[in-house]
Amino acid sequence: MNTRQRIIKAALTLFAEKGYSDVYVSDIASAVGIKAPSLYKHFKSKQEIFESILEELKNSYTEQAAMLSINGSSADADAAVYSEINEETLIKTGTGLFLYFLHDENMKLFRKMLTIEQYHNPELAQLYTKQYYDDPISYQSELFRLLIAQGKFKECDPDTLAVQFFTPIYTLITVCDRHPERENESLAILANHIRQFNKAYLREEES
Amino acid sequence: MNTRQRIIKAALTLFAEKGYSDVYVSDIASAVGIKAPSLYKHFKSKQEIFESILEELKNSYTEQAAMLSINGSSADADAAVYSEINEETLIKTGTGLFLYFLHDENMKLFRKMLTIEQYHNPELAQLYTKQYYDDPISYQSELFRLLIAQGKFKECDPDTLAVQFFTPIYTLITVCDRHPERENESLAILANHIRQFNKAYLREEES
DNA sequence: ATTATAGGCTAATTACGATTAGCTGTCAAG
DNA sequence: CTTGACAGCTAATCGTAATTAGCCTATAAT
Repeated sequence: MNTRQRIIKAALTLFAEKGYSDVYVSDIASAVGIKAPSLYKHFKSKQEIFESILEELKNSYTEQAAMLSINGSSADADAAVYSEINEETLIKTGTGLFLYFLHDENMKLFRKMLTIEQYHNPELAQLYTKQYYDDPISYQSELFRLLIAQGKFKECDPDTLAVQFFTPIYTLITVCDRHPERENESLAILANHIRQFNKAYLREEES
Repeated sequence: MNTRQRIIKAALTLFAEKGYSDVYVSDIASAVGIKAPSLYKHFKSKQEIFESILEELKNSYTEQAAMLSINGSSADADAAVYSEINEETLIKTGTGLFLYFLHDENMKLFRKMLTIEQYHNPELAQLYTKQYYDDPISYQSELFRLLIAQGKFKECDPDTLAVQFFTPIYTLITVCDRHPERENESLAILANHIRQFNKAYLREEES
């Protein structure tokens, strides 16, 4: 990894931990193993480091979202998959996704940084809401819409269903971000949530 | 209101907006209408201002929580009330509570400040989780436990139910904190959520 | 009336953090 | 070889924020 990349990574880690203003250029430098003035060979200011991180993360989010089809585009395909799936598999899938979002280094750091910096500027607030609310909700909503149309789920508003499915998951992730020791407890709640959600909204098979 | 109180209020407003480190003692002073050095007649440091705010807010939270019985202590009494209530009244109550938490000046500022500062020190993380997760969940859970025992709600795990009821509400509040212009949209989603939640879990009356 | 105190002010002081200047060694291209 | 760009360093510089020193006024208690 070249120095520029190492700087970005170190800075992200620090920003996610302490917030922009409490991280000194010299902290970033020493995390990389160089002196503060040398950073300026790679970036023209502290602010530029921050913006580069944002760029970087927006791109990697877009990639990963595409990969995991969190963007609404491929909910059709996914619906086909989910419609054949049973409750326990769903819990496994849900748990897997939960753990991925919770532990993936970039995801975690980005999330923490956005959390801390969300009121710093409106663009960050937008980004936060898009990533952790609008995008997931619209994907889930589309998915539920299809599953309802297929008769797999009970007749009801897919947006509401999406909110009810997703917000507990996201909230549990934020709890674990603050208290990693509560991960097991949270996983148990997650499993219960999915189980109970299915029981409430999944249509009984008539086969 | 005496100067000390005015300082606390001004500082809280600023901290909630920009975070501790980006608020200068002189900002606080000028918001109060005095000069920075004069602050030191009331507090011995910037840090002490922050701590006083925390004290103040913890107390007012405790009071208000007691008033609104967000602490588990009086769920029994509340269950009696809720058990006689119908869906539309429930939506009204839920909406009222939602709007109260969203708009009450102290609640809002405290929430924003804790959001921004939650990773600054472990005490704040604890406090955040307690106020915006553990306390409400345990109250709701107790309430649902009673309602289930009374046969008003379907037989299921009250903790899970509490999570499913509460997390959408809290998430919507945070969305509105970031984007006040989305309040109406959020209120609509809230109403749908409560309606659908009732449909899913409320037991049909056999009368 | 006198005086102590509270609370305000201006002018330091001190510390520290971002950035710039300018030097140096390395190494690849000519 | 030798030259220029790259990436590092040390030593300024510059700006600013927290805090302190020391002075002043009003007012309330003696």
